[in-house]
Amino acid sequence: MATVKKKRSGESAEKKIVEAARKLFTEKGYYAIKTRDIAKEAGINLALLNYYFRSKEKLFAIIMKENTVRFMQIITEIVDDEKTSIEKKISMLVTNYIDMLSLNPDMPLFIMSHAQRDDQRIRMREKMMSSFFMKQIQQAIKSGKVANINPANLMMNIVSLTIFPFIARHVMQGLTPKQFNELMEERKRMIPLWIEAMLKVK
Amino acid sequence: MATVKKKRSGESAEKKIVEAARKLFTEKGYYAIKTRDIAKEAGINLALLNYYFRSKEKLFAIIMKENTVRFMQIITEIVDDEKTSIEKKISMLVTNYIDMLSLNPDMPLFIMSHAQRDDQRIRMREKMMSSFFMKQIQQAIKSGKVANINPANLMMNIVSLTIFPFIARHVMQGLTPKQFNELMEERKRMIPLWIEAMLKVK
DNA sequence: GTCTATATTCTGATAGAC
DNA sequence: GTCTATCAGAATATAGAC
Repeated sequence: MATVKKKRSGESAEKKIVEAARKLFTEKGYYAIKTRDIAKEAGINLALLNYYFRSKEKLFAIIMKENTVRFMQIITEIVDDEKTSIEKKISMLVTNYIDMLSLNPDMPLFIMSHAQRDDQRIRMREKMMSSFFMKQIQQAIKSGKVANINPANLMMNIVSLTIFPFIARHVMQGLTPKQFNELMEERKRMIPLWIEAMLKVK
Repeated sequence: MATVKKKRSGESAEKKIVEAARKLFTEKGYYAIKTRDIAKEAGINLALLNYYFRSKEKLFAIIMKENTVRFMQIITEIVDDEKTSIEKKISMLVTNYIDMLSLNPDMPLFIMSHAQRDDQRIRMREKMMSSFFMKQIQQAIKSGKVANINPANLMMNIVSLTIFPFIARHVMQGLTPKQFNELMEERKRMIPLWIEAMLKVK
């Protein structure tokens, strides 16, 4: 038996720690979570956390990086494609975000809450505003195909309608998780249509 | 000189503490702020904070209450009025929120971040869904004046378009505060028009 | 009411045995 | 690699002088 890896009952300790950290940091944020919480959740000893990651700060940086990459990747993969139509891109942005966030519902609030203290700041606006997607929009405005909307506001609208519900989940009490999912499924269909309607407003 | 109050250079100590706590908690959240930070910001001694408020938790509860009341008040004052039209209500919600949040830009992220741990939970959804405003909408749908939109989604859209930009401020880097304000001024005008357009989408 | 000093608990991190 | 035990500093809260 040469390169056999690990036993059952859960991966390497290192991986278990990262998983626990991802879960807890993303749920509650950097300051609310103590290293002891992570160790307990991971089912390992507190000392081991420092053995592998040296400090809470460094472990957090890993999770922050993971989350921002996953969060930005959706935009990155879509907006700069030169062969996709405006309508298709909007529809893809909405669908891909809602699908991803349904699996990671705490991610947006995590991102927004930690954007200040983050080193390699997230560049959502920059990414979208300098994209080929924005060129397409400006072209469509010039040719009169859509109304003269401020591109920054268009971008803000797509993102707001898609992401905000996940951020506001906890103040939207009364919705069961099932109802919330149904609502988001409906929004996947409707948001592109609503955006389209906006693009006709003078 | 009978009921003369206090000296210049800043109110009572109690008030100064509350003001410092409001500023810091709202900006950075419960866990990120230490009682020492508040004492320092208020320009008073640490012991005095406990003398007046007994614990960090109790002081925080006051700020939480203040913020949620101010946040909900806008909705409360508008949606149940029986003499105001749908269009006017939407316009008032948008304008009043943007005006208030321009003065308290950190409030929405504070509310969303602390909604979980809050005792007397915020009831945004409940308030809006059971309001006279919703009756008006349902009436308008029935009479065919607007498309058959899911009322929960309509409410989500109004709130998303209005509030999300304040939450995402820090990931929307590159905007100066001045540019941000201009953007929000434009949104005050446009959001009601965009909502109106949505309400025609089948 | 306001302060200084201090008690107490919490928390991040390390030393050292296995 | 993993654990137990422990340290050092931070953070909340209180005692007691003024």
